[in-house]
Amino acid sequence: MTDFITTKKRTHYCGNVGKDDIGKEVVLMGWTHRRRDHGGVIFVDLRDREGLVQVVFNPENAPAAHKEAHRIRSEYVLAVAGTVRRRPEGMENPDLKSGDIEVMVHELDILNEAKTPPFVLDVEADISENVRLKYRYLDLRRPEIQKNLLLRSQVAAETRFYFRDNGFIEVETPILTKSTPEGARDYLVPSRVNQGMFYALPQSPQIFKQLLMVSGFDRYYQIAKCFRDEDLRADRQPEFTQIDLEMSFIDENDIIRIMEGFMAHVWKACLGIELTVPFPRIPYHDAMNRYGKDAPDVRFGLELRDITDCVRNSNFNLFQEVTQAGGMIKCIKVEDGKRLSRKDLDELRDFVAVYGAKGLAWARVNPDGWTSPIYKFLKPEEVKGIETVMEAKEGDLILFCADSPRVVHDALGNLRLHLAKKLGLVAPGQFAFTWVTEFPLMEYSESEKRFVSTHHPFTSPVMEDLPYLKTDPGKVRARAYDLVLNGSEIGGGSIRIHQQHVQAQIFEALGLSQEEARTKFGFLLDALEYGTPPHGGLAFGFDRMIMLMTGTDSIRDVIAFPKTQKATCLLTDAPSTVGIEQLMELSLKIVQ
RNA sequence: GGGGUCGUAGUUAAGUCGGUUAUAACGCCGGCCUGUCACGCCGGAGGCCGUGGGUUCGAGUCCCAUCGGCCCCGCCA
Repeated sequence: MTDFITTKKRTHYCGNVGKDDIGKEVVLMGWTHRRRDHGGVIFVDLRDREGLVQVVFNPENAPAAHKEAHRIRSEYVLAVAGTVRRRPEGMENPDLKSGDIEVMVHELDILNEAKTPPFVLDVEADISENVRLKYRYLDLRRPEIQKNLLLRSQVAAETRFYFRDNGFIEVETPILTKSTPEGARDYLVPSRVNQGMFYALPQSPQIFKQLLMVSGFDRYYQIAKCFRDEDLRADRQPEFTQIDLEMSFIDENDIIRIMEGFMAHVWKACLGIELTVPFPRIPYHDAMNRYGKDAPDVRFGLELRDITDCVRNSNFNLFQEVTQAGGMIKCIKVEDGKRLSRKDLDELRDFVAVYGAKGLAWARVNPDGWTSPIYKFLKPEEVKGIETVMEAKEGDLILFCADSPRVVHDALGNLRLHLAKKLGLVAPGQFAFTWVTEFPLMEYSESEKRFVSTHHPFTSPVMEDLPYLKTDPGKVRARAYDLVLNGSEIGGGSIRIHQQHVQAQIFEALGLSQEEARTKFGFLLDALEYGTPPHGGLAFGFDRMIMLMTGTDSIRDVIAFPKTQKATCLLTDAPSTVGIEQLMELSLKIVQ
């Protein structure tokens, strides 16, 4: 009995035994999903990564195995040898893939016992996340998480096939690298050999992939781990995975075409879905104006419309103040507005307050005027003007936000998504891809009192906009593009600067002195002078892509061992303190 | 850094206005049961009410602090 596993080899995965195997002798190994002891016959649902199969212990057929089967408990690890047979008439289980058959066991080996798990694995119960993460190895046994990680593996494999077939070379770039103070906080790693000095973990392989273009690899890709020491969100982890790529001697359209092919390939191969390419493109400014976001969800309407011009000379104080201060008034129209009660409107007002909106005016359109707190302040022609812009008809509800463009877009852009969810406007199973183009190259940062790169400082400007660099930097467009899926940015990239003199101008516009530029990116500036081809690329958020493909709303459901919101690991208890010896070796001291 | 929310048996939850022995379901343990599949029936065990302090004759319940999970704002080139 003890050498069962050396004398008999597994013949099938549990989940793959089927009608074709009827009459066959099989050897299965797996976990006890559930045991049903009827006093005589004992049923066990045996589980492995492919699924479940019912195995039967009958006291008459195999007395020894049946006797041993009394010991079996949840999650015990079993090896069984038996015969596949069709289930007796009327005993089929249509809910089970293998429900037409069962395995009559004649030999059982309990390979290992198991403590009672802290939560049941077979019911879709809402187990609290701290328990799930502490026992992540058990949580990962649950079929739905296994399914997510299986898809993740398939997408990674198809990614490699696609890029290989399109002439890309996979190159690994360093994990221990140089701190780049622009952008997100770095994770730092102290150097023992070089006391007092630190490596940084990469936020992305950006500079290395550009250097690989200088080296002439022409087409590079990598499935790369990246690290950012910033606060977490439902869709953000401190370490995450990017599909990173770069190409030489190309322009925007070449990259977009290759990427559309990539998406189409992955969706077809992994989900069996034919995507329609090319994807629609929308300029950044249109996206902001119509959706309030640079990553528009185009699966539903509720678009923002600007009514500032209708009320520019209004007697209504609020509108006057906002327009005079250079702000704007935008609206969203909800058809069949009675779906939203007065209480709902209060809730929506609280919702937009989070984004800095000081209020959310509303109007219900009736045949004889509006029901609205602001109706009495508006002239008839203003009401008419707003109705025309909004294409409002009886029964519609109009929601107003008046503030600076930033606040209006932030508030209404998020309100739009909130309403879509609340009103159930998004049918599941849709995949709406959009390219967002013509991003501004740089934006003014109030906190830093200077212009900062919208993407990163190596993004090429649109050459005809270059003269604005000195006069009106915010007006310069970037040769950058984001790929948006269902309102989530899943990829972003650009054509890079390949000429040293252009790069120098950009650094200057960003307020970076020549010395600073040299210290931070000197090696890149040097490289640009040794024959850099025109090049560009893109990086996909791999985890987010899998989230959207699986339909989960937590990134933790597509990562095997994720961190909590405080960036800790409940399984391993990382991060943790280290001994004084380790600190001394690094000549580090904890101050605090 | 800030806002919100949750924390009661192994798990998921209930617990009224502060009141006597803290409930339920599932799970677990024991018994019975030869066709179930979330098997069934009978019985049983199981509690630092997150932690610390306070108010009170009395705290799961009220107050303060603190720890932890989740969601959001800031942050994330």
